Amino acid sequence: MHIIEHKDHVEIVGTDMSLEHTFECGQCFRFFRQPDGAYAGVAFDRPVRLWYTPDGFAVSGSREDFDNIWKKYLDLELDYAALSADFPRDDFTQSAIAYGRGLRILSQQPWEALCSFIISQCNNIVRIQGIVRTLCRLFGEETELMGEIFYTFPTAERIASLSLDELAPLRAGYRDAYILSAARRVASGEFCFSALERLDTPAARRELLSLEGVGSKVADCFLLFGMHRLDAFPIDTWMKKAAAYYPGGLSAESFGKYAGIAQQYIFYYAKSQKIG
DNA sequence: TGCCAGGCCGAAA
DNA sequence: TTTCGGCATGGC
Repeated sequence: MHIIEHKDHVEIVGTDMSLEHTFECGQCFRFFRQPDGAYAGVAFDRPVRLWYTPDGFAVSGSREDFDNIWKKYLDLELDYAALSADFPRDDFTQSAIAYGRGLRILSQQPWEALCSFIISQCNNIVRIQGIVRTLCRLFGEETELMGEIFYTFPTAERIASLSLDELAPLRAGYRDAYILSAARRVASGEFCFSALERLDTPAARRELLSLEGVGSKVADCFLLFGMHRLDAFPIDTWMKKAAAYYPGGLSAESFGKYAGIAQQYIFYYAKSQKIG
C-alpha cells in the first residue's frame, strides 16, 4: 500500500479495496453511490467521498485526516487476502470470498453501530437506510462537503433527551423504545463502550444482552462493526439455512479468529444468491 | 395482496 | 431448553 498526497484528497494505491463491496455489503447504512460513481457518506462527524483512481482509490480530505481517521476506519492495514486463504476450502465459502473480494470490515463508531443494528432487527436494508437517514436529518448536525449537505449521526445524549413521540417520525415501529432505552443507558454512563473494550468478546456480548432490544444477533453485529471484534460471529436463521450448502455446517471454529470477516463474506454472498 | 426483512421478548410447553 | 405468537412498518 502506497499513499499519494494531493491537494484535497489522498490516493491509495496497491490495495484490493472494493468500495462497492465494502459499502454495500450491509455493514453500514450511511454511504451511498453517487451519480459519478463515488461513494459519499458521513463517519466520525465528517462527510467524506471515496472514488476509484486509475491506480487505486481516493479519499477526500487531508493526509492528517486519512492517517488519523480513514486508514483505521477502512481497516487498510489488515491483509484480507492472506487471512482468507486460511478459510475452509469448500465451494460455498470460496465462492463467498471470491464474490466479496475487496470487502473490508469498517471500524464504525460504537454508538452509531449499536443504534443502527437495533434498527436493523426484522427490517430490510433499504428501509434501515431510510430510518437512519431520517434519524440523522432530524436529530444530527448539518455539515457540508463540496456543496452537498450531510448530517452527522446524532449522539446518544441527543436521542436520550427525546420522547417516544419525538421518535415517531422515524417510522421505526416498536424499535423506538429500544433506541430510546439504549440511548439513555449510554448517555447516563451506565453503559460504557470504553469499559466494554476491556472485556473479551464473550464477556462483552453478555453485557450487550442486558440492553433492551439487543439479542445475540444485534450484539454480534455491534461487536463486529462497532468494536471491530473480528472474532464475533452473528448466527441467525439465514446462516442456519446457508449451512445446508456447507457440508459439516458453519461454525465459528471453521474460521478461527476471523469468523466475523468470514460471516460477512457469506452473508453478502448468500444475499446475492437469494439463499434463505 | 401477501411475504418478508441483518430479531427480540415473554409466555408456554 | 426450545418453540411460538406478537410486535410496526414498508419494500418487493
